[in-house]
Amino acid sequence: MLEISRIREHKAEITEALKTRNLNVEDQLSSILAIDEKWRQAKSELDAVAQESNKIAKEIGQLFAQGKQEEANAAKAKTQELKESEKSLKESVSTLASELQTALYEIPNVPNKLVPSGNTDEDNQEIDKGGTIPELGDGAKPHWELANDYGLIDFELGVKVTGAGFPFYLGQGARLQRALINFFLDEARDAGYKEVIPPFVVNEASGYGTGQLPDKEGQMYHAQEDDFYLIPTAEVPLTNMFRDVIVKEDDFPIQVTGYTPCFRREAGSYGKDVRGLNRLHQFDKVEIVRLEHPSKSAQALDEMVSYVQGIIEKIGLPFRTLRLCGGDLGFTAAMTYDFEVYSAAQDKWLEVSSVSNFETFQSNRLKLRFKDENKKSQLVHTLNGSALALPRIMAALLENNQTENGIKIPEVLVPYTGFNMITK
RNA sequence: GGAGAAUUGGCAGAGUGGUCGAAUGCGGUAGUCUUGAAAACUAUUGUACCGUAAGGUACCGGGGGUUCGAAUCCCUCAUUCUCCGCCA
Repeated sequence: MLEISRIREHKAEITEALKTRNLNVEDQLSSILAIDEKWRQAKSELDAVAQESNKIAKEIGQLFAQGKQEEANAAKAKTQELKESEKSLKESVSTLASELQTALYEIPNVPNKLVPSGNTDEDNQEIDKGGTIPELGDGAKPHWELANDYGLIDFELGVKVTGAGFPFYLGQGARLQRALINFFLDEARDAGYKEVIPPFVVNEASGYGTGQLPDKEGQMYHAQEDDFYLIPTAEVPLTNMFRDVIVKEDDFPIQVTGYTPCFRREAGSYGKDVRGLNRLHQFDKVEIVRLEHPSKSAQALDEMVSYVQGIIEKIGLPFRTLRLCGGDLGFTAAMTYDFEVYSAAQDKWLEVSSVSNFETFQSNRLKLRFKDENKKSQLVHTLNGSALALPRIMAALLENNQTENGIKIPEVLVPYTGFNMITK
């Protein structure tokens, strides 16, 4: 959520910047400012009335203390009118405040200046690439066939027990999955992230805190009985750890990492996009979250990008790094880099990581602040990234490393898997 | 799941209808004293919003209510503790 003060002061710049998202928010911002103006007006009136009635209440108290019953009762009568206007002002203040809030929720984050304009993923900028795309022979199989042939993943069993998109990982498949989780967590820890195992289910306030609510309500599984949401990403609990917190400036950078399963309803997805491991309702991911001083967040984003690139290189997958264009940029992000790995048998680039700087967009909702050198509260910059999402890594590993004799495990993972080849 | 008790400022802990944004202690900050430190003493020390400012408003777990007036009374939700039940 954008800060209202920022809209008051920089309406033109915000309007201009949001054009990279192909949005013209000028009218929306004008109406927000109009509501804001009305709200402030009503708030001042309410405060004045409250002041008056506080004053009279105190006087009545004194009159009673002095035993002047009649005068006190006379004063009481005077308050009748005040009470009524106080009540109606209170109502309009809270109505206006929630109108303002609702309107603010509809404005996405202001893109960073580096974000290219554009409509679709076609317009994303490739800023880096690496690794070698393997030449697979004619008999090369997509990962869902390999998973079946080697008994690594059972999709049908998942359908029986739960539903589509909830696969079982079996034997060496399960061990490879666990190896990847441990490898990613160890790497993150070595890079200075504190390891956390968060709850996998969160309350409504947390959903709002990181911005999944209200925009993506339908994308989360909701346990109605207790009004809990299954997390779509570890970002939610890992960032909400810091909701309503005032951190110390000296503590920057604050870095946490966690492995969690992620649950997504993926309403509206279909066809070959959801084939095999490409898109699941439950998948594993290691997430990194960083809190930074506003002056350092740009550099922090770069560091996180090179960190993610580093681990992709270690497991030897061909990748490309994209800077998302305005049209593809998530609602809450000011800037995002996506990493895609090449899954050779599918002949497809698969997104395995998304690293973003949210600047103050999340911290404003979260009330996550720090005290600056003048002891004033300022909003913290929040960043996060996948490091990494497992299923598509698994898909690319299986496809790219298939040989006639089995599937080769990258060397860095062997200490974690305990085997260097997946065999029948 | 049932019964009971509790939830107050960074922490501990008073306060049961009126000069309470809240005693007191600890902690923090600044100063005095000291070669320096400790101790002692003095002062100061919550957050947010409105306002150029003066100042004002709100907040005593969350929400709602009673009242001229609520930390204090009522309802409701959450959390913690104790006992019972169940359980990996």
